[in-house]
Amino acid sequence: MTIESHLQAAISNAFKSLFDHNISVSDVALQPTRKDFQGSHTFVLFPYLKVTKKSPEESGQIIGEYLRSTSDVVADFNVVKGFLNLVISDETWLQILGEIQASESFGFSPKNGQKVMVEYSSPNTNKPLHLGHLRNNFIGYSVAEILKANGYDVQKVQIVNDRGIHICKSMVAYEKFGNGESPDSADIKGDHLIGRYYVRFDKEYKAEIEKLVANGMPKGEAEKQAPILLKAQETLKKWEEGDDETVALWKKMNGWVYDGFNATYERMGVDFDKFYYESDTYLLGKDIIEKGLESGVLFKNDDGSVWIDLEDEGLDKKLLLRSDGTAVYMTQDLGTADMRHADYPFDKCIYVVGNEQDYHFKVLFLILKKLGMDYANGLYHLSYGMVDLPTGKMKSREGTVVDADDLMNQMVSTAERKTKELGKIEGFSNDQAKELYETLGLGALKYFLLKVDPKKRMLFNPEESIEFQGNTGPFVQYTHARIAAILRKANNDATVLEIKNDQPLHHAELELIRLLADFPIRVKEAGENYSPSVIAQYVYDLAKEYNRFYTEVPIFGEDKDLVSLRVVLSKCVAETINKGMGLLGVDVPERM
RNA sequence: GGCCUCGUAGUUCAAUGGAUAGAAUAGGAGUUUCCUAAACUCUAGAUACAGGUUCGAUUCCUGUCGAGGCUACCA
Repeated sequence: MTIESHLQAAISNAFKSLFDHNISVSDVALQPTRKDFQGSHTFVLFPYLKVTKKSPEESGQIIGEYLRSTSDVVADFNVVKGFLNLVISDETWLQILGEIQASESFGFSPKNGQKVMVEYSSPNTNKPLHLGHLRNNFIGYSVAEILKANGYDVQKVQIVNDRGIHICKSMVAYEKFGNGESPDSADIKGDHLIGRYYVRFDKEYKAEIEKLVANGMPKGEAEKQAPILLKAQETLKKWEEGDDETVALWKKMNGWVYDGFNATYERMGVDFDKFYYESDTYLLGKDIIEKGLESGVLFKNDDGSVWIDLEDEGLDKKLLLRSDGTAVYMTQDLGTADMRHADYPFDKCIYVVGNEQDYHFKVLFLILKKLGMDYANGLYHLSYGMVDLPTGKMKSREGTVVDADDLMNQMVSTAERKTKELGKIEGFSNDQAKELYETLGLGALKYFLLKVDPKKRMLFNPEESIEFQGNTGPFVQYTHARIAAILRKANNDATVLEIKNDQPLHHAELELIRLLADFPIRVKEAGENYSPSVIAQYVYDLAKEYNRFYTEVPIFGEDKDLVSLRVVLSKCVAETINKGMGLLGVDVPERM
């Protein structure tokens, strides 16, 4: 039983016996006590003054007295204005610490039998991953891990955008300028190689337009008539017809890209249980449209195109099938949702996709609901904001896109430089040192991108992101390494909790234990708010408090019981940091 | 034009409707005979504006201003 649930029950009882008033246990709202006041949990009295029919101070006194005399958990209390601050007994704190110490799965929930599908990443196969993908991938991965920790069965999936005109553009440019080049022969990652040809296409396309315009063609016309574009469109058509040569080239080039992506994913530490490909799904959804027409949810225009009217919902009309009968993006997403639910009958499905698609998903979910799909209420768009640069938005045309691989390299080499400057790697082998730089560089990057509320757009300053002080990944990692050192020196000989109950706890210790007691991971489900930033803030608070504790309290050479308490506390903090960072996909080193 | 997000210290971020709006960085002043100083302590500094609801508003509502996104028979 947690402290919180105990207090909730006790307060509910207090209202019953003192005021003959029923408050359901879960309605008792507690909040952490502000630092300046004594206590750890605070009960706000204002909402209940009508029940108590007394002043806030008086109500607090009465309830506080009742709790102190009837509950073993509450040792003391004070009332400040309308706030009842509760002081938890040392015995309770020690018991909590004992439970944390004894429990392998502390903070994690047992299986709840629910299935969640998390879709994230979902790149195009015509260029390498960039900074925006990093935010997407880290959020998607963390959310999946947090859900697992909360007892869900999770399947991580992505849908690869492996077809379409943009892919054909790279293909055309490669055929024209490639000379049989391959990632091996060019000594470059496959995704970067293809990205080059995509850029090359654009360059050529622009040159051709210019030429046509110079010859007197209007600009709009030239943009449609440029030979290389026509060639790309032809390639798309051939691909759709299943032309052997075209499909073979498409397969070869996409294969290179996948090799490149896989290397990047592996370095990022993210993974997937299943890949979906648009080349398999782009024709899906038409049967759903049929059903929608039959049931009258959708309607057909005179020209044969199919629409849904969402004006009742404050939205507009949306096209679902072109007049020539071909599918659009929305059609495909309808079909994909259906297929996925058949593959993996999820209770919830979370789409980690940028907020520029808010409208799309709003409409998608609404359509599925209107079509009566039973899973539609479990769909959720985890919308995240763009990553801005100090120079403004990332724009591929202006070459201001930050490449994911380049950025990771830069982070790791900065970690290396700073570590060497500080002379921190004495006694490390080469391999160990390299591993450390990797852990630090990527830890800094992941933490930096995850600590911000996903829904907000954020600013990424390449220089400031490689920061090792303050609210950063390396700060937390460093704390973990220091704790590990203490435990090594203590030879783990104090693994059993041996604390005398009459030994009053130090303020810093209490603060740490309070944080530990809060550890159980909770997904905020009320507002469907899946937030790695909460975990990040949590482990940072814990690490910061530990560092304060560390300077305030000399650990060794004192009373033996206190030594063991502090070692146990250190172990618990270390483990909690480990688990918390694990949920974010950030490693914590034993030494650094 | 319509719809959706977002406006908090110089800067980057916090704050289930609750107390004196927290951190971090940058600025100023300190701390190391001892367990990892990538640390710690002190100091100064902010809710875009105007109304409303409430015992109480950064949070909810309305309007103004500002930033971004969406508004394709593209994906």
